[in-house]
Amino acid sequence: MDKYDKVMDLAKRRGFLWNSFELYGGAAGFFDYGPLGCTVKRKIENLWRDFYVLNEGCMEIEAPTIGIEDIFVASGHVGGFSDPLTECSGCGQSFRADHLIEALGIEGVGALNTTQLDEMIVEHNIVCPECGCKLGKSFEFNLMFQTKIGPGTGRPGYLRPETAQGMFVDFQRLSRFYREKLPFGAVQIGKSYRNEISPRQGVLRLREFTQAECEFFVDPDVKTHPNFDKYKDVKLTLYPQAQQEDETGTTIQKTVGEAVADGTIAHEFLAYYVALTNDFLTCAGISPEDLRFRQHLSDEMAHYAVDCWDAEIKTDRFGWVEAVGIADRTDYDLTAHAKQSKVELSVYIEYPEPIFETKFVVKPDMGKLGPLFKGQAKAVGDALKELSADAIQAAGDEITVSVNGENFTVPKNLIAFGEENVKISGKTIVPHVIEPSYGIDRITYCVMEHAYDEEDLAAGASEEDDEESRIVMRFKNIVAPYQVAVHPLMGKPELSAVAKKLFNDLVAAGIMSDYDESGTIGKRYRRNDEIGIPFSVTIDFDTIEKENKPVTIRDRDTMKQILVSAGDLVAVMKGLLSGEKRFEESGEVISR
RNA sequence: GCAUUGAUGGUCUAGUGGCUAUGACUGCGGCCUUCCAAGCCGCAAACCCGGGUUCGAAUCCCGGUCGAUGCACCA
Repeated sequence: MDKYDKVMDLAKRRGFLWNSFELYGGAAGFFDYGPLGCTVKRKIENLWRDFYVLNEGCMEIEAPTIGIEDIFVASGHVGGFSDPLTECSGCGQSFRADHLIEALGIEGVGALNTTQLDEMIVEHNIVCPECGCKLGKSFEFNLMFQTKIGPGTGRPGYLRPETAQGMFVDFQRLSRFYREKLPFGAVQIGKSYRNEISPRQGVLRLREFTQAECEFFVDPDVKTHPNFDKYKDVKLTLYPQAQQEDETGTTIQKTVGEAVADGTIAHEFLAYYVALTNDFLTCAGISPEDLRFRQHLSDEMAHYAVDCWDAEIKTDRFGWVEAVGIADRTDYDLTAHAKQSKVELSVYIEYPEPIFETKFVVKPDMGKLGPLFKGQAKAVGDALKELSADAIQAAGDEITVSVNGENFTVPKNLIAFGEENVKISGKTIVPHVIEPSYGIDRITYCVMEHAYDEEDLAAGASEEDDEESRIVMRFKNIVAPYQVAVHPLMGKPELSAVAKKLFNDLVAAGIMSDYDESGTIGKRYRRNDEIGIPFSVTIDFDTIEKENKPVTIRDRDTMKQILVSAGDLVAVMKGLLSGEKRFEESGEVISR
């Protein structure tokens, strides 16, 4: 049983992750988050909001998960996503069916469906180019889930394959919201859908999954980051192209500042979010030694991207798993949507000081050209404006321009021209997009795997053969599903009453707590460890008998115990959970 | 999508044509118990789905679903 099996076993037993639709036999590529898993996931999402919404100031939006066809035509998801594949019966390699036929010089293959393609393959006796075996039936694969909007034949719609398009489509509104000042960013946390051919690896490859994406719109000429100093000296584990291409495959350690200075990372803006991602993932509980940032190789990078870094997390079974992608998408998306929608998606940037340029300008006297050329006057005027200084100087008393194949001769004295000092107070640009994109399900699984621990315990005084071990989920306090468990030492009514009161106090203070009085205290502690509750509070007879009402707080990771007065419990718990106070300093350390 | 392989209570598992389908852990109800799982009594809970062969199928055959692995795919 490897770690994946152990984590998934625990996840299933204790209510973190369940296969969806199990009652009816299930379906591949879908998972339910149970009560504890859902809580952990929400907490990770909220931590992400702390980073991006609270600290980075990127406001959250919510766009529909269904998109109309235009969006995905513009984004390229509709066109590029419907490829017919055929597979060799011998070696198992897949090929583009249409490409095999086209290779014979046959035209118009693109319009054929798979049945027709199969007929062509048989007719032309096409075999596997690798091994010469027979080819299987061809099939379409398109990762988009399609649906219909409205009744009848309806209008085609698609479940979004990424949340990003929502931010691009709302660009103009967002730009106005941010008072048309770059850089600005918006985020979205939500479900995306890809009809994966073969979902595997549990929650790492889902057909419906949760993304947290941030889209920053920046001035293409200003890719420095205003808060770069915050992360400048942070050391990162980087795996750049050069290291991937040499045989050793070693990662390098470098500060963010160094990586930008020596060109390892393309620019500050990208580097800043690589560092922020490092910060976020470690805060969520990813072990720093199992985290690296891998640069996309030039051939795997989308053709429009300038530079792209993935946060990869090491897992026991699957090795390095891509959990976050941080890309400079340039102006690709906005330009594509502008073209598709025929609406200009740009921002006007005013220079700090207007720039004056000397330019050669042509000013036709439209008052005279009007009566002369009537309906063609405007076109003639425009043609004149296009003329270069040389062309005008070289001409004699008359200038001839051609408009729509017709020549017009204009007396030169109807045209004013010359050098002119032009004031340029700004520029209109299509912003570039910097996109940090997080796979929340993958992160949640990796947080669970990294939290999972089996600890061997000394098997008591006797030399019993079975060594005792306990399973502990060492969640960080901020992602743990419950923060505190409250127990009466045993199920006596007088103890229960006090325990329930303290439980209510904790809940009233906003602390997510669990109450449990079943079985022995030791068993309950083990249960708490297994679902990763950081602290357990136990009420015993001292609590009701002694003057200062001591309760015991047990620390999950060390199993150490301290005594605190019941009246101080809420305050002490808050200090412990926020990390402001150390465990041993929060009460009287005891051993039993 | 193809190939290989598997599927028995919540979990792990025994059973391989023939009783009311093992056992353990977990869970629940008691008893006992003054701080780290396995003390006692009791209870609950399963043969992946569909078809076929057979007097009789959890068991054999075929198809499907789901899981694992390999190939391919992962914009």
